[in-house]
Amino acid sequence: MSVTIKDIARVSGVSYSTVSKALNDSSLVKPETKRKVVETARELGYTPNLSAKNLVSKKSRTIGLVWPAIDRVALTELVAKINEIVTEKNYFMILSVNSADHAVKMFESFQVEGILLFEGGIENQLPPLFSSSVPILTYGVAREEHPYPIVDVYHKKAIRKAVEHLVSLGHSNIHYIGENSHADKRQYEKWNGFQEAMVNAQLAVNQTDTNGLSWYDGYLAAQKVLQQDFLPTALISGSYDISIGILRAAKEQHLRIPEDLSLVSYDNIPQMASLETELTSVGVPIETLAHTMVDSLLSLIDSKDTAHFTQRLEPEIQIRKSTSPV
Amino acid sequence: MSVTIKDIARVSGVSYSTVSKALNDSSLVKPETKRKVVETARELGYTPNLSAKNLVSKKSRTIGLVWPAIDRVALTELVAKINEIVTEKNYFMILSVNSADHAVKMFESFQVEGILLFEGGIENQLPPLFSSSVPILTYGVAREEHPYPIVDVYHKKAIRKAVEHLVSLGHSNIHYIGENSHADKRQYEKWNGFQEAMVNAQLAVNQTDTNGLSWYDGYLAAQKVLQQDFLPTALISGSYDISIGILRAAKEQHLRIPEDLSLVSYDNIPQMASLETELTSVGVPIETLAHTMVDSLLSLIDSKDTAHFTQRLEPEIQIRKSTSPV
DNA sequence: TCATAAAATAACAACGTTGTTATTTTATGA
DNA sequence: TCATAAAATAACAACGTTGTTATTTTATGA
Repeated sequence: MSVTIKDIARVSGVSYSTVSKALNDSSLVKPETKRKVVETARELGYTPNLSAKNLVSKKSRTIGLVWPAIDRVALTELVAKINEIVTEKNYFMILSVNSADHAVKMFESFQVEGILLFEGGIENQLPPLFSSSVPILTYGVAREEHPYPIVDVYHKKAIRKAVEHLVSLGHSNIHYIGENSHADKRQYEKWNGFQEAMVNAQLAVNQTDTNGLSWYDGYLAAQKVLQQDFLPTALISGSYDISIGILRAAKEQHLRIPEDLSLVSYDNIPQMASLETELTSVGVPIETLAHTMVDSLLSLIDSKDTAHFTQRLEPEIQIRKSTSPV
Repeated sequence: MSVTIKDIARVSGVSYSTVSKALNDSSLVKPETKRKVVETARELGYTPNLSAKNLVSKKSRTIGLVWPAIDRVALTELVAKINEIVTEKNYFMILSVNSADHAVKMFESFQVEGILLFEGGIENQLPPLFSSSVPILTYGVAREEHPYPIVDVYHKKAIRKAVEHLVSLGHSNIHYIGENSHADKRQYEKWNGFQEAMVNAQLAVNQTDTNGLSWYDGYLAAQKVLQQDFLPTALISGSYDISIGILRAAKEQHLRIPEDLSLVSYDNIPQMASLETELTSVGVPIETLAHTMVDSLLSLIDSKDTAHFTQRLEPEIQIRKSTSPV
């Protein structure tokens, strides 16, 4: 059926083991032979059989990414970025949109060398402990009982930075719009982080639950908040998508940003700068995040070091045009 | 390292070939032995090695999906749906967000049995002719020179249905908002289909190019259109995302839908019904589309029938609450 | 020119499965 | 009880690679 190294061997008149070495650019084969073999491989349209390769080398150079929810702009960005980096490092990435356990099982059959797991799908609070020998790195929230190495973006600190920035501009009536979900630890951290930061600044805590993460959820929540008699002077939003909704709601109420209302958005992604109003945002830059995740996973793979470790990435604030003094 | 059938054989005291048969529920092995083997497999936490399986059986039961642009709500929906169906049919699906040629090469190495290719990325008008033996099915626009079997959703007819619906309601000043891209054949078909339908109805053709497919592109285009002196009485939108932008722009101009302005959106997806204003929409229902794509690809795989064929799916109109008589 | 070392190539085993063929065990019935 | 058929199990080859060991070819220098 398809071309194998044996076909190449026959055509170029060497043994298949020499073909294998030639194609892997081994120093054991004469440059001239190498050239000849590579050439006929090209002519015959050879594609290496990864199954055979994996079988013998026990290396697949493939990582799997479990993506339970394929929406949310920021996550989509992150996935694209990760894919880019992984490719750069000469690995393959395959992606599953199935539930975590289904995906992990499938990935194991594919002999992936490592798995990236995004926490916070619908079904599971804690990612189930798979009896897996493949290193799994989660993108989630650090905590005691967590079974896997985590990359945590330190949501609380990000929100704290947002609060501090607004306080430094003289704001005291600050309102948080985001999801208050116990199932999704990442959202929960932001929600809680806001409370802590406000209490710490000795300010009243006001927050509204969006009951979801789409821009429309943000829009509805913002409508409610902005129709109150006593308006906040600043908002903090739980995500890019939610901010989009807030922007629309504000526009409808003829509130100018930042003149009438300051806004700090969670999610440090480039898109923040290309909105109608460029948004001040907090969070770990998506580039940093993607690089850390890939690098950590690859070193987990190399070292076979299963030791449970937690990495907390430092969030940054990007001051743009949506915040101003009261 | 990981558990193989030889380990199971050793523990359960039978030969590994018997283990293989037992795990595949072959009638050649005694029920009792089967039970025993399956049990120890479970105990040892056996995961079959797909690489080995693929190598010997030359079947991977895996299809690859090339997804050049990971945005657009409707496409995201489609991918999720396809994944669901594929899983149902006991296949695996792997996904690549790389460019078509990179992805196809990778998929071939993975020994996928078929590839689904979404046309209309940035780089390529015509999907390149890969010298591939793997069946490739594209989701795109039917045309002469196309090298692969196509599933075409008959965009022109969909837009025509939208026009006819609006005309039947007495509208004559109808404006199309969508992308006019020669690179993306799908968008191009809609754009052109509108012209044809309007000429056919002997009405003036008015359309605005969004220069993009995000909701924000739609928003900006709609703003322009709705700030003219002489407003259209109805709009047709090129996609779900664009419609979202139109809705926002209309709200800002205090135009009520459908009282002041009727709107028909392309993309027949469930989300249309869960918007603030439930949108009348045209297009092939996403369920139909996903089923057709998967079924066609699987039959391509089975029959090894490389014959070039084109399938045009019948678009439907779903009348909801965004259209009314003038 | 010919032994010897070095370089190049070939042969072989192995990875974890499946499917076919060979062997062993069990059931059958006179 | 024992030949024979049927059922169950075991042995083996193969898939397409890689890495190790064995063999062949080429280069070296007295």
